[in-house]
Amino acid sequence: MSRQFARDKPIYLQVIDQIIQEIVSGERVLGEKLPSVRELAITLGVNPNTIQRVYRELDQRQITITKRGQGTFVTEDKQLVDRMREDLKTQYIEQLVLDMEALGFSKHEILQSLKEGE
Amino acid sequence: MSRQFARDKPIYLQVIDQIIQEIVSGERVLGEKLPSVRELAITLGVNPNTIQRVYRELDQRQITITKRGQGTFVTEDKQLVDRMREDLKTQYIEQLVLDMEALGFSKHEILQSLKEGE
Amino acid sequence: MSRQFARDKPIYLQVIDQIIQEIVSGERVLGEKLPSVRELAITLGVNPNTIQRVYRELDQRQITITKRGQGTFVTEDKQLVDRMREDLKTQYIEQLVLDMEALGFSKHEILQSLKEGE
Amino acid sequence: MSRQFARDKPIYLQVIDQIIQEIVSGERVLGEKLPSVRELAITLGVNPNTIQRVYRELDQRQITITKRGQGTFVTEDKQLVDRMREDLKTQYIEQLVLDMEALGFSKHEILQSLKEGE
DNA sequence: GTGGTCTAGACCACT
DNA sequence: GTGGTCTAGACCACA
Repeated sequence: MSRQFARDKPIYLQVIDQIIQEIVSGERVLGEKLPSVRELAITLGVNPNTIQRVYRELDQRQITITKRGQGTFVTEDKQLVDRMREDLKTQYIEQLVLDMEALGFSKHEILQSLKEGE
Repeated sequence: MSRQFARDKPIYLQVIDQIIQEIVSGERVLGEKLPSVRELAITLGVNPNTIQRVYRELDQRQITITKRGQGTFVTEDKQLVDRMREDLKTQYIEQLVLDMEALGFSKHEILQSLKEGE
Repeated sequence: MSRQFARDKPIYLQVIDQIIQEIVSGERVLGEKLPSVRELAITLGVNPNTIQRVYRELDQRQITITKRGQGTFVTEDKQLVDRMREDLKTQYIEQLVLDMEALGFSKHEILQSLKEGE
Repeated sequence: MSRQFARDKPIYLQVIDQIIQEIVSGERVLGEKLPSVRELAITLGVNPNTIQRVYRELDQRQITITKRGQGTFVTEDKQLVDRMREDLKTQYIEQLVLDMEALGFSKHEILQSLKEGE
């Protein structure tokens, strides 16, 4: 978990998205302990306050649970994770369709391109 | 052509993408005169320097041609536009596949969702 | 709006509660502009970041709406405010009953004391 | 006597309040021996210094008496306990009335809500 | 060790 | 002017 940051989006949002992606894809399992605030801050080369905010917002969305003095853990709620997975899928695909239609492509053409394998 | 700007991307890039989209989709035809720098700057509520930069970059990519004293015009090169259209299509679709696979979706699932009418 | 802070509760929570109280009681009307971050920070003798957090959390609860470059405004949603008023009432009263019963007072005694006017 | 601690109030104050509550409610009788500092510290999972401070403050308020080598005992002064009970009652109720009036509720509404039983 | 709060101050984007 | 993000670093409470 080390990367460069795109400069056109707040870091804390990028980290949030990244962690959600890791949870949804199964790279991080239910109940797993996430790195400590300080640790992740160092890994990502970012200020601890920024990670603090990441975990706070994830907590607010109930994607993680933070226990004082112990750390931050991935939720145990499988339904929630499944729902996030579906929502992300829908979201990505709707966005693609919108973008492609703005370029004048029909849905049929989209399907065609996908099947052709690129 | 008036819109709100996403807060996390340089404005000039957003305008470039928008103009390309309009050309590729056919909203703007080959050889068409684009708004003047000053005019577009006002329309978009943006600094004229920003639009200068937009046209400069579009010119560099040969998507537009700027004629001193006359204005900026969409290229006459139909092949170029067609190629851009194909490139954008490929690019969007590849990005989708990457994003979806990062979430653990198979290509089959993607096709399924698209067919179901997202 | 100037006060001393109790030391046993985070400042940002105290300010949040205070603003909610002012909205619910009608001291602040729907749609009213709240003081700017910097202004309120000075008034309360607190760091702007602390107020920043206050407004962010109020925004998340949809109690306020923040418009970049303009300021933070009380929601226009009367139903939301009414609901908050009822929730706070219930909450305060339930807490009182719990506290009093822990001290061994009956509900009848509570009512008695209230009527007697202290 | 084991519990979780609210995060926004010094622990020693929470423990003081809890012990007073137990005395006032009659859970602890006049003259009763309280747990030793060490014992209570372990029970509550708290530093012994914290309990030291609790007993010191209770002694100062004459709610307890600490006898060297013997331990800490609840006062024998029934009047004192009765007075505390009344004071706490008054205090709680006055606070409720203040809070509710700050929200714009009339005393009548308070009584109404209480009777309705919530 | 863990997270939680707060300050001071910088830099950016938007109006 | 407005709010939004980020850093550096301090101090506290909890385990």
